[in-house]
Amino acid sequence: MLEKLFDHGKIESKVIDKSKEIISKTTKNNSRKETFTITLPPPNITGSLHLGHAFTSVIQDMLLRFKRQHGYVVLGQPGIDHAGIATQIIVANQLREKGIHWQQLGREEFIAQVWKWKEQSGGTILYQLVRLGTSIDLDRVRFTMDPAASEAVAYAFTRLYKDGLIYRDKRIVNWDPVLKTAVSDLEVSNKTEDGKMWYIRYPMGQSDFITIATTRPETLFGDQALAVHPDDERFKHLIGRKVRIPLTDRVIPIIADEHSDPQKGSGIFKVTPAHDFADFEIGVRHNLPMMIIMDESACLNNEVPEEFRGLPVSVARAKVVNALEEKRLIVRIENIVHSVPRNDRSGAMIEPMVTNQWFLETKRLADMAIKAVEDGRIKFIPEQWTNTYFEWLRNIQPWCLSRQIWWGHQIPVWYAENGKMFCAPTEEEAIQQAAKYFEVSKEFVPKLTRDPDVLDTWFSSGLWPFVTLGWPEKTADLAKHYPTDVLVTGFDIIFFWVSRMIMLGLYFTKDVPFRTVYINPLVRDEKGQKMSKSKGNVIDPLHLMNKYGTDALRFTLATLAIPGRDIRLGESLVEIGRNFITKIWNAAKFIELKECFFEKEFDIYGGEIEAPLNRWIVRKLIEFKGQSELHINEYRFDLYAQCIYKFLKDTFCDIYIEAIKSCNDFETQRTACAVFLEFLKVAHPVIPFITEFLWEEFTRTQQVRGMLLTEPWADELSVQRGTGTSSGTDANLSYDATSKLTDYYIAVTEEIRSLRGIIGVKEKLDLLVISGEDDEFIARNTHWILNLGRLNSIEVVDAFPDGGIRFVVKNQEFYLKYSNEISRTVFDKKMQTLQSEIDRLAAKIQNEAYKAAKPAQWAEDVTLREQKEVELAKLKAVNF
RNA sequence: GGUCACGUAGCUCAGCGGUAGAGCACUGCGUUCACAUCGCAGGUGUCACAGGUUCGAUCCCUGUCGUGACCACCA
Repeated sequence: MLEKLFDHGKIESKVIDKSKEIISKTTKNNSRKETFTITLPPPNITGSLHLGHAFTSVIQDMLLRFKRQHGYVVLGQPGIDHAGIATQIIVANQLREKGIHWQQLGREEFIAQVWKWKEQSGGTILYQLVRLGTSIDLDRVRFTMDPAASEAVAYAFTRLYKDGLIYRDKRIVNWDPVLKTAVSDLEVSNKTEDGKMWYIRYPMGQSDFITIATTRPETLFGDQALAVHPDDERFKHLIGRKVRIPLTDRVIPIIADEHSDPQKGSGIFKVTPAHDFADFEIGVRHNLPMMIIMDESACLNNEVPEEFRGLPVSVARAKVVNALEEKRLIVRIENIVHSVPRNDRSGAMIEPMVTNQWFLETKRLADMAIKAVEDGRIKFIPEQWTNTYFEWLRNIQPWCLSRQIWWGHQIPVWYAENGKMFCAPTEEEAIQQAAKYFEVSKEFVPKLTRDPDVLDTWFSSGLWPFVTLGWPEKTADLAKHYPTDVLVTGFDIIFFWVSRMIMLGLYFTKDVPFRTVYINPLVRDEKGQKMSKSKGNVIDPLHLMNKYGTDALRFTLATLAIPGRDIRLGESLVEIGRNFITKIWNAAKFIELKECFFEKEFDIYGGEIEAPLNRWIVRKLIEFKGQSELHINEYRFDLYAQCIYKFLKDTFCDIYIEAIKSCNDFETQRTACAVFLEFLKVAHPVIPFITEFLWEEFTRTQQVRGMLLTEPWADELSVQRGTGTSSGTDANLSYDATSKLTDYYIAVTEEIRSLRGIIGVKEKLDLLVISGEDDEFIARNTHWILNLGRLNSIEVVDAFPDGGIRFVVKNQEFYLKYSNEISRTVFDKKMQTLQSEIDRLAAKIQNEAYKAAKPAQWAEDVTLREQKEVELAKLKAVNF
């Protein structure tokens, strides 16, 4: 006996335990050729499950389960990411709470601490994903820092270096003076803040001044030029003259550069090549010196006058402004709002600074990546994201690969004392290279020092789809599962990750890393705010799973998976999901109560079912299956979920179950159960727990069945067709005259119910039908028509008596016995609606152009109008 | 400044060349033996605005307004 309520807490872990082995078996199973592979975006080891993960995982899992049920060799490749900077920050903070500064520990000990912490927390998030039902193979979990991955990263770096794509260069980068590392421009956000604009006079000649505007007066010590626009008539005469930097004796030229905007500031601006991105470019164009005036903590260095040395930027700024004011070199100060770059992770103010870093030349890789999407080898869903992707790749900058932190893949480059670099996947090989270079045997190679920098986390992530399959070895897995099929992720990492995987994938494997990129919507809170810890509006998926059940959460997320739109999720939506799960439970209880057992010999698709109602529900089932398949294949998980909802509630419960309440025959019992089990199959990808549980409950006695997890959807019909898909339009096999009549009489009962509602009848009524072609059908199907129409009896007569309620469905008239006075307004309203419909149709039909353009549709409209006119005429004829 | 979305019932959102749908909310009825985490019935709309294409536009095109996101810039 099923319990009164579905207790998700009781069964979820059991289902997970039972599934484990099968999930990994289907991956290893070699009997089938077609594979379906998803590389899961590896969550950070620092992370715990949030709704974004949950959403992405559910979408991936629906695909995995769907494909697994369809016989593919399915691999959901799990992994976790070492998340360089993010993790280093967290562990450093933990150490600080113990009163230890991470740098005191020394590199080796610090890394040991991180590993320790990784062992503690690394598994949590995967466990949470499994709780969410994600059918990943836990035997195959990979970590971006595990030995094989590290080797692959070193190999990849070395190859790119050899091919001349990786180089070391002094370029301007975003420098985080707190973490003391370069960071990617993708990790820097511009935040709007209040600031000031200082108009400063630069002395020119004996008594002249040039006024420039700046928000960063303290950088003037690094100035190498003032710039005006070459076409700016006001200042043309100044080009080539020299000015003196205030507070110093340094003299710099006035140059002409297109970058200068005559409208902005004073029309003249200072050029500080080592500390501003635009100025850096100008500096390169005009071959200006790159004078670095700060140290790694953004304190002014020895290049500046003594009194300013060692001061942090903000202090130096005030002091410079003071000094300038004393010398009356400040013309005016404006309060402005401007944007200031900050590191997303640390919150630190970013200093653009010229430093020595490793770069990857990306132009060629970007071109390859653009082409792969242009020619359709990779498809974005929704397609609009290709624009974002293209735009970024077309304006791509060299990728700064190096980070001055400790946690990550150390750059595989060793230096000799004379500065000679040896890039090799291992130290051993670097020594060999050095031996060759120095023309000595290995033992006599002078001491080599490894580059202390580590690689940007996204470098290893960029190799992930093939590294997880064993690359650079030519493994069987790689041959079998690569390219992978679908990548599911959020739009926020198209630049960080998606494009890098495509670039590096094409470069190293000569093939795309995946064929489809499904960009899932961003989860926001009920008010449309981005969820974030600082706002305190984060909803914990574990809380939702505990309270409403994992299936409820999954179903709700699926209904919200609308392409191209952010979703707003509040608890109330999950409640709706839970209610639907309860509905399924209750349907199951009815099936059980009705003693509808499953029997494997009973074939609902075989065409042997006789009762019209049973044939009808099977036809609906086939349509439902076809629709569901279609929606999943088109990544419309929202429509797929809707389909499930509608079929179960509107079709199966509201009509079929209601109708069969009076049936206790063998065929109906078997059909009801079989159809319900078929429904469970189709719903399984989105709600795996309740479906698996009920599947077992109903098939237990038959022994032969395995888990629903691997139960194929394919039925006789689709097997016959050889397509594996059953589409709704092709379901004629059980759609015949009887089914049409069934549809019709269901419509009649709906009309009766509607009338009952409007009039407010409580008791059951008696229906009269004029004798005709349907007499036999009515006789055979009276039982369920009575149920659905809330009727007492149906009587076939030759003519209707006076009074009562008459109504028309299509061309046929019906009569309900009813002696009380009824309000005519109900019928007036019906007649009005009919009349306006007829008028509209009439206008359409008269349209000759319409008739010519769409003759079939036009003919349908003609028929429809005739029907409506009959209905109206009959209503008019009723005497009240 | 550039790009891309979005504007449909009170709310959240589907739909998309033949004048509209769901869920929630709301109203009425109902505890008839699957279901009150419920059932039955019901109402609800200048489909942001203005032009254009079309026999016909909520749907396609252009523009306007509004909202949001991303990128760039910010002397």
